[in-house]
Amino acid sequence: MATRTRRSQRRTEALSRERIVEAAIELLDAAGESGLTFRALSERLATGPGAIYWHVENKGELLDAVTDAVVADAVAVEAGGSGRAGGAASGSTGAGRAGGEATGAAGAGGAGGVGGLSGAARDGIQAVALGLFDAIEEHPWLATQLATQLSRSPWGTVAPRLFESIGRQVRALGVPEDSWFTATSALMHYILGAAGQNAANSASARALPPDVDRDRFLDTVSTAWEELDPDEYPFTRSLAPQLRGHDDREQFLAGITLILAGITVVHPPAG
Amino acid sequence: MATRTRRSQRRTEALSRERIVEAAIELLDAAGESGLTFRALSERLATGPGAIYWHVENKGELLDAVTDAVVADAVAVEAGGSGRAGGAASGSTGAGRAGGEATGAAGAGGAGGVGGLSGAARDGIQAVALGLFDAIEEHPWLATQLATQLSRSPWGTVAPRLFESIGRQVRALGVPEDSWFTATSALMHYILGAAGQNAANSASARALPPDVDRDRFLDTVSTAWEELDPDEYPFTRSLAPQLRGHDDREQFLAGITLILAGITVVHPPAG
DNA sequence: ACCTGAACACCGTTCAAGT
DNA sequence: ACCTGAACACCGTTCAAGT
Repeated sequence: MATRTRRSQRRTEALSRERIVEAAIELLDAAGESGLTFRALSERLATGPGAIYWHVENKGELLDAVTDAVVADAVAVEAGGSGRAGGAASGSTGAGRAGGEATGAAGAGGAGGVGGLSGAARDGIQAVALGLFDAIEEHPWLATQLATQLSRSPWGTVAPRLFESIGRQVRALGVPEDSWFTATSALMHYILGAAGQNAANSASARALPPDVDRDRFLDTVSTAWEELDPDEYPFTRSLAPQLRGHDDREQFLAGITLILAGITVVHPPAG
Repeated sequence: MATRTRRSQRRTEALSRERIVEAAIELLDAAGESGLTFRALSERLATGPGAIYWHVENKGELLDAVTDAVVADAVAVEAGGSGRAGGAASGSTGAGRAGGEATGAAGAGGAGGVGGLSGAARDGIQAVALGLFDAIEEHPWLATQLATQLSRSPWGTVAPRLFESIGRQVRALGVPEDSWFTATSALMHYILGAAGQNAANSASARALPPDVDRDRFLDTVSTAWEELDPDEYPFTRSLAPQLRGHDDREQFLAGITLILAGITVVHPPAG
């Protein structure tokens, strides 16, 4: 299911569920959630709105299919460290400041020498996590969509996909079997929450006037925090300086490091 | 802002932003996101749709206000262990099997005797976390709404509110100052992700035919996992048994324990 | 089997008109 | 200052009719 990103058909090829999903992703990437309309979709596919209903039950099911396709692609990075696979027919918005591939990696290796961790499994978890992080950054609508779908049907197709790819790495970590569920859930929830929030930052930054770049955006938020009511928000205010010049990706990985450390402490590897 | 849950006015009292938000919450609780309509809202408030626009910019702003109100209320539990505050004008669906107030608390105290943790701060974090957990369980639409709003404006009013109440507890934990941001973010993201997902479970269970109770629901999901493709989902399949008879609340707290352990290991208390 | 496109019910939002 | 309610533009979805 992964990759296969060609795109040369347009009106010749017959309509298909796959083409519809592909076009839907393009619309979402280009114009956000409100940009996905059955009319816009059918125009792009050079057909009538009714035709789409032959291949897709309704808008909800279409969104589910779209979400599943993007997640499947993101998770297909699987083994290996860097080098992303395909990108599920997107195109538009590049990965932003795509420079350092997890350089520094938030003090990986574990501050304090937390023992017993398989380094490969640790890398595996980071790879999966960054795969999702990047997918959400590339498709900002994915964060909300993921929440919506996991909310609506936790037993759907997306949850097992995420669970499987994260869980395999947890198992490889040497965590005892009766803790697999807890450890995997914790990682999954953190990844979804953090990736969603962080992607939001880039999306917002991107939405600002072009001459206002990312640093300026963080400056703005930081300033907003500094202007909060001192009585109600003393803690948040005190953190405003740390917000300036913080790196999303590094922060994200630091959180993963935290959870991995917790896992190995609370559920020490059996070996 | 918290509590004040009276409700006796209906058509006599003048329209106000507060009454609109209150009515919106009732509609959302009763009929989900699709139930909140400017027409339904104005009917409930015995007025015309246009009147609402005098007090509220548009639907997005209304949803923001609604989300903020519920979160403010949930977070206002603040100190103290149990005993919830008000419940932000909801009414409908009770808290489900509201029996044990965090009994057992997922082996609190820390398996293996993780040192240095202030017990009070630990309880404080659990209280905040459970406050949000319960709020989302009571208002299932909140999960999606939270994701949407944090996505749209991470510098909005909700993020600082969560950050502040979680962060204060992190500080009380004795974590060194330069790790406050990382630790607070990790907790916040986990809480949002996990609470959302778990609330989804109860919501789904509630939506099933009334004679099908929660255990039966978990059975269904568990069975679905057992029927996944053995080649693609070996790990998830192997976890199906653990899913049967697992307790959302306990699982949620176990995750928090994990992260707290990670925090104290990676960022040991200064004292 | 698959596609067309007009039609329906419904929604967010606006705005001239009222008090 | 605040409310009314008809009107507008747009949306998801349906369905008789075509090929």
